[in-house]
Amino acid sequence: MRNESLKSKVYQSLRKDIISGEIPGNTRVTEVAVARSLNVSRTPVREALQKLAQERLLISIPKAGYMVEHLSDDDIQDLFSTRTEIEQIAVKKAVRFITVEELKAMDDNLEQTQAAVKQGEEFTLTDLDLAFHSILYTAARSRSLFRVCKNLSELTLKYRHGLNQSPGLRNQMLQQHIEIYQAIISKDTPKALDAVNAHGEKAKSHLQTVMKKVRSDQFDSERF
Amino acid sequence: MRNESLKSKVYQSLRKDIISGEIPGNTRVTEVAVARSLNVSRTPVREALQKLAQERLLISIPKAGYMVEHLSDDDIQDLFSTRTEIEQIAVKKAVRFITVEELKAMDDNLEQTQAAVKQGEEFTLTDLDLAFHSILYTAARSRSLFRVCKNLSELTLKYRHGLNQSPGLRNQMLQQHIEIYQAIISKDTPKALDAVNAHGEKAKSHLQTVMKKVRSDQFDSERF
DNA sequence: ACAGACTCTATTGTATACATTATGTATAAA
DNA sequence: TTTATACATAATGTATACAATAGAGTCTGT
Repeated sequence: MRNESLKSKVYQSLRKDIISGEIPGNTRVTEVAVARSLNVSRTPVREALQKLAQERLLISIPKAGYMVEHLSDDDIQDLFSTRTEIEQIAVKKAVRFITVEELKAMDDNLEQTQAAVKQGEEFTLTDLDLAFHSILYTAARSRSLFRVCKNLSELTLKYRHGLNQSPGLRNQMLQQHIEIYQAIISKDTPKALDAVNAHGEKAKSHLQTVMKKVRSDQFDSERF
Repeated sequence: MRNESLKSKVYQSLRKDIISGEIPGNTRVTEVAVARSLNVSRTPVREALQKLAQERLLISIPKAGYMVEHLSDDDIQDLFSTRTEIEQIAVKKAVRFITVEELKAMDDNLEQTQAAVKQGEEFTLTDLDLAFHSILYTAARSRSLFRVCKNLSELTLKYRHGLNQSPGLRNQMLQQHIEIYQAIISKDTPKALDAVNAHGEKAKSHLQTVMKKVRSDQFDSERF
């Protein structure tokens, strides 16, 4: 970390705050404000902001600064759908091309996940989830597809808070990963497709209920 | 254009030169060199280079500058495959959701393409091709999928020179677009999938012969 | 002749000053 | 009261000076 550029540090810091929701959607972000708060000059901040904008975590308003992206409920659902659809392409390839090392890595990941589920380590679980899918993307043996999948996967990060909250959901995620793993290891493409689809659909439906809840809470608080 | 930032101008200029092959792959690019050649300061150049690097047209070598990306033959094939596979997802959706306006736009595009094919306007043809696919992406009614498709489409740009060279190929492209259009308008999803796939496969196989030819030419020239 | 350290140079990284522009506000004219 | 103009302000856009660093080449001591 010590050998990292300021630009990179600023980028990491902002990215973390945006993804975690610490900086809420539609917040305005200016170069000087960030520069002051992190005690660096505008230059590295500028470059970090531009990078975040290109990743769509920020929206650039020409000649007027940046705003934290905030997707509509529909766009969030759309994002998760697209991710699942493209992940199905990846899993098809993974069934054909996965190596024994990668299967082993998945197995290890599932074990770690099981442990984390028991202990309710929400933060670790997100990482393990990312890692599991990443193994799948790698196993597809397609650089361009890997990039696409990785991008989509990271974009969903911001909107999956609380997805690992309840013990029930945690367990469900683990079970679904196991299903995907088993379908791949038994080279059962249709089953693998179904498993990936079920995984995505579950996330979507859960998100939908969460979003509805948030809306009604907002409504309640606005009434008083 | 007058009301455009220098950063944007530098970006456009470099992008054009890289995509057209005027700056060949593996060429080293430095901030100062570009800044001098375009008579601007390093700042806008820096930002343009970073953007191009994020789009993978340049490769950033930490603390040492940039190089023009040059994909291997395999990676190029992979890129085109992925593009086709994801475009199939888009065409499936397009069959369901396309509007009459979009169908009209496709029809217009095909007419213009026909004219351009007859006159052999290679440059215009590339634009029309991009536009045709872009209509398809829009018709899929999915923002996130649109972005993915658009990105992949732009990445292929660099590697499709000469794809519209011969009259035969030009005509083939037109015919394939017509097939896609007809499949969509008749809501025939399997036919649409086939048409998109055939379109992609054709491009790939043509590229492969071109790449082989280039390699043997290089070999010949190296012998003397 | 070779190893090691030293310096020189080319390049990116960072800070900062100045330029430009968009927006809001206040003031004056209609 | 409304509108237009001008000015103030706050933000990004651009240029430039200085810092840090990696790499090449050179010099020197053994």
